Amino acid sequence: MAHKTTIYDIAKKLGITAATVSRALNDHPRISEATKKMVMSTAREMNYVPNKLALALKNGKSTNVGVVVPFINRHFFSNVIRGIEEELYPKGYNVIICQTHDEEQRERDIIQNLMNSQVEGIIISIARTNTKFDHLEQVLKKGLPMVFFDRKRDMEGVVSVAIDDFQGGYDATMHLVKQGCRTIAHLRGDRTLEIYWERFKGYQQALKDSGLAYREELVLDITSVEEEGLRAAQRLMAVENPPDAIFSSSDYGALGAIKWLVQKGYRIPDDICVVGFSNEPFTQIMDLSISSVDQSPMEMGRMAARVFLDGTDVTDTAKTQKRVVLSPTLMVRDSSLRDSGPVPSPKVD
Amino acid sequence: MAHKTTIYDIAKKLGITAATVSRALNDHPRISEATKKMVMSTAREMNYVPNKLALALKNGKSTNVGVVVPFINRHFFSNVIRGIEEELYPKGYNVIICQTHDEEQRERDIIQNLMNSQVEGIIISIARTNTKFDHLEQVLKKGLPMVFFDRKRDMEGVVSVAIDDFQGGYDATMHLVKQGCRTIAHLRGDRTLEIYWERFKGYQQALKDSGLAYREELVLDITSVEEEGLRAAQRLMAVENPPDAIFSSSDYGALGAIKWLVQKGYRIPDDICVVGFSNEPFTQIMDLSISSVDQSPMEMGRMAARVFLDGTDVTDTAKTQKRVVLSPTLMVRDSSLRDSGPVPSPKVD
DNA sequence: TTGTAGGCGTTATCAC
DNA sequence: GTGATAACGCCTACAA
Repeated sequence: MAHKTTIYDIAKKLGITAATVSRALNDHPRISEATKKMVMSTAREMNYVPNKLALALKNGKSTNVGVVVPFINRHFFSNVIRGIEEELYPKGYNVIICQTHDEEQRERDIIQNLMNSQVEGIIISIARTNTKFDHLEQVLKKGLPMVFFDRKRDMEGVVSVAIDDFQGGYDATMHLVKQGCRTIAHLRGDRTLEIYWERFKGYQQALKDSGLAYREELVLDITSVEEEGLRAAQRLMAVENPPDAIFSSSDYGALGAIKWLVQKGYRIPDDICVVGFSNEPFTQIMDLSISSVDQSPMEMGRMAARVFLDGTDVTDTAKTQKRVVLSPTLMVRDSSLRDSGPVPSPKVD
Repeated sequence: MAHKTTIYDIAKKLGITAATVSRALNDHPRISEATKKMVMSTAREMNYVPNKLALALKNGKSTNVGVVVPFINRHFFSNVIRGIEEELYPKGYNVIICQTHDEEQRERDIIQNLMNSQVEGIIISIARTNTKFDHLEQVLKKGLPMVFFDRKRDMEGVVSVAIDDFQGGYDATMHLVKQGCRTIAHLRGDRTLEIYWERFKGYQQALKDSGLAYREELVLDITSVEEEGLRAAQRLMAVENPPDAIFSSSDYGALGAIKWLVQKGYRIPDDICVVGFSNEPFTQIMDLSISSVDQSPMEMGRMAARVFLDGTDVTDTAKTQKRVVLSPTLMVRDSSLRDSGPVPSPKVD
């Protein structure tokens, strides 16, 4: 694996100085066209490749940005990453991705490693298990721009990008009300996570605004898996005065619920309407397609990247806004769309 | 954003030399425990973060690996990336991801950029539109290790990792034969891509081995979208002597076909069996779950990473094997599993 | 046990 | 227009 050619090699071959070569390569104004041509062509000949590392060391800037997520292969995160990459690549940045596996220790290691790597910034959805946050404070202390998305946290000098989960919960519930549902249950996600709590609050508010009673026994805590949605549906329908609609904080929960309901002979959406959350691909593919709240993950990624770029562009002034809130979009589908008249506001695909 | 502390800063504060600090930090054997402790603690105090860039420049190694895919957010690719990341991270490598959007020019730019960035290697699934490959030759000329996965190409000194598509096509078809199907159609993917061609050849071979006739009119070319599968099914069932099974080279094709068939009143799998390819998440979620060939993308990613690691470990000797072939796994589900007796070999989930 | 000096590949600042 | 030199942060012979 031969020696990598440097500007010195080119200089030597041409009987000039490395400095001149450097200038020629960078199209410096006061370099003769002749030498420029020479340098360019021999550079190509010798398979010259500029060394970004050297440049980075010199400038103290690496042109790398760290992106940290729990798992890369989740639909939501892979789309966010795509958005980030597509926004950053044209600006000359490379994206380094890391997975925390939702483990705090791993997140700490990763942050440390990214700082070592001299990334220009960190875009992160924090791990759910986090109890302490000093590693993130560290980042700020170093003057490294940081952006949160999805799993955010209030922190001085960090902009967060997320959808309005409250709004999502509110819209979903309101939609159910408009479909004529009067007894709406909720499958709630992990209460300690802000996003789930907000969805729940949105649900409550919608009930209130509609003059519907909030009944505790209609709110069940589940994790985001089919099996739990299934059991939850079973429990709900055994309640006295059972629900005629279910708003699930996750699509998998909705899926499980629907499967159980269908199997038991309930007609959807006539007997009972169901709405999920996240707009997972499968929701629109099902024979009975599932209504769901879209989080526009790619757009979220783009936005997070833009926030980062703005932060670096700006000449250190205006601390801009503290959080960017994206609006969720309710996708109305079979599982909650009753024939009785058209639905005006929400999107139907 | 204060000045980043270097070993010089630590040295000055302690009245010693940067060299000593460096050695202390690296736990050099002949450094007094006393100074080690001193250095360590003041390093922490001063929020010292070692600069990987400087190290990289010095050693000529960046500890970064480039991963290049068409789109990050495809189920298959995001899983491969996860596999790669999880194998490489513990070894101290960072993963830089780039998307080609399946465009040749973009791939060229990316490769160039990764070489500039002094990555230690490149793991890539090449763009489908590629007509020339000199940019990839360039990589090798630089002595940079490269590994292909999925979309491979024969090239001196490059190991490729992929599943045995021929086997996948063969297994799927054979399974259909065992279900009693006698007239098996095939929805073929882009013929210019090796993977699809191989699946097709496997299909042909299985027919041959089963003594079934190969009929050209039962092979339709489609792209991997629901709509095309739908139209294909329609055309196939209009043929004289229509098929009693369809092996689709993609899950979306299978999905479209199934939807059309169901709508037209065909019973699946009784009247007609369907098998897809890729094991997309939705295939097992459907009410009528879809049989499909699993490509174990995460395993593929891990394997590609391991191949890269082996290549760097080895002291430049043994050019090991030229390609790693992973076995596909047929997931038998509702869409092709007839009641008539148990199926021995393939996996049922 | 610790200090000195040179170099990794570039570019920026002076000179000429 | 081009050459020499220093500097980015770190490591590592070679000295002491």
